[in-house]
Amino acid sequence: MKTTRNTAAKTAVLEVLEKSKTALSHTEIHKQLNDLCDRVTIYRILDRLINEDIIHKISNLDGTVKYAKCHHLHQRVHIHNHAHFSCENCHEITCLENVKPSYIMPHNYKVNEINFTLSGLCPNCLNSNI
Amino acid sequence: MKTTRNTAAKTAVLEVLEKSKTALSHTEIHKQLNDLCDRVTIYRILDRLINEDIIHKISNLDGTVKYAKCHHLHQRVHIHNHAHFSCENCHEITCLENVKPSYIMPHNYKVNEINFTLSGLCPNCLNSNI
DNA sequence: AAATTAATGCAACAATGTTGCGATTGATAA
DNA sequence: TTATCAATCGCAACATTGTTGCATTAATTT
Ligand SMILES: [Mn+2]
Ligand SMILES: [Mn+2]
Ligand SMILES: [Zn+2]
Ligand SMILES: [Zn+2]
Repeated sequence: MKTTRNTAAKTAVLEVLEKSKTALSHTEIHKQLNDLCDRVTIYRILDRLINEDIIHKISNLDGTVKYAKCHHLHQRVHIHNHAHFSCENCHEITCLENVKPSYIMPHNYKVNEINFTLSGLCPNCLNSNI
Repeated sequence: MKTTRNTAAKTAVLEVLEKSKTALSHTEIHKQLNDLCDRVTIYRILDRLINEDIIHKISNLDGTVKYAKCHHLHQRVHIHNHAHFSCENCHEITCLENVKPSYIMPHNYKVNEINFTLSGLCPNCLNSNI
């Protein structure tokens, strides 16, 4: 089996995601790293972190893709079943760890993953009544 | 206010979406139209159809964006609050008009739109036990 | 039929993501 | 510590997807 290595770039990417309150896009991460490593390297690191279940990917209605650190403690296998909120004004995407949709599926489907993203106005932008 | 026109291309795009059992990507629509119109025109038509609430856009975890016709009858304003299923094997995306998530949001958010996409194996692919 | 302007085609561009390959480096064993 | 070797990286090249400006075409109204 393939073993995974802790490289400077991987550590840096993870640190950026850890410090961020909102989910970040590839480009945002790249900017924050300030040319510590190549664009392509970041894509590959993100892929690895997802496979290792350390971060998760969030895909937004407008086509944006963002990444956030997982906050579930020590669970080996898990589904990212919480909701995400995407603000139409400030374009920030945040994990709503406590919002989990309930739903009833037809029996003949096998669900492996869910993506539940809500969009509208976040508390910040709602207050500044845009 | 801007009035909207019924053009040959628009009619054709809508027809393709009407006939399809699954949601289609821009590229898939373009191929089916067989150079009836330009790529760019299709993007613009899709935008218009979305504004007119005739079709809706579905964004998948893998970054794919697809479009499907709305099947709600005569509702003026509506939210596309049904789920979509994205098959990891055949990559088809279908509307699950009857699956609607229920969830509880914190009060300080204003939700305008939701995107609820489940992925896994569709009935077809599940049967052919891949 | 003429006028108005929404819609189109085309070219050019931007953003995002992927692939191949030779060079580098982290982890492990000698 | 040093040698080893595969995982990771950098770079260049490419693919896909979506956007914009502008001159031209065509749908709708009068
Ligand atoms: Mn999350
Ligand atoms: Mn649908
Ligand atoms: Zn906001
Ligand atoms: Zn399938």
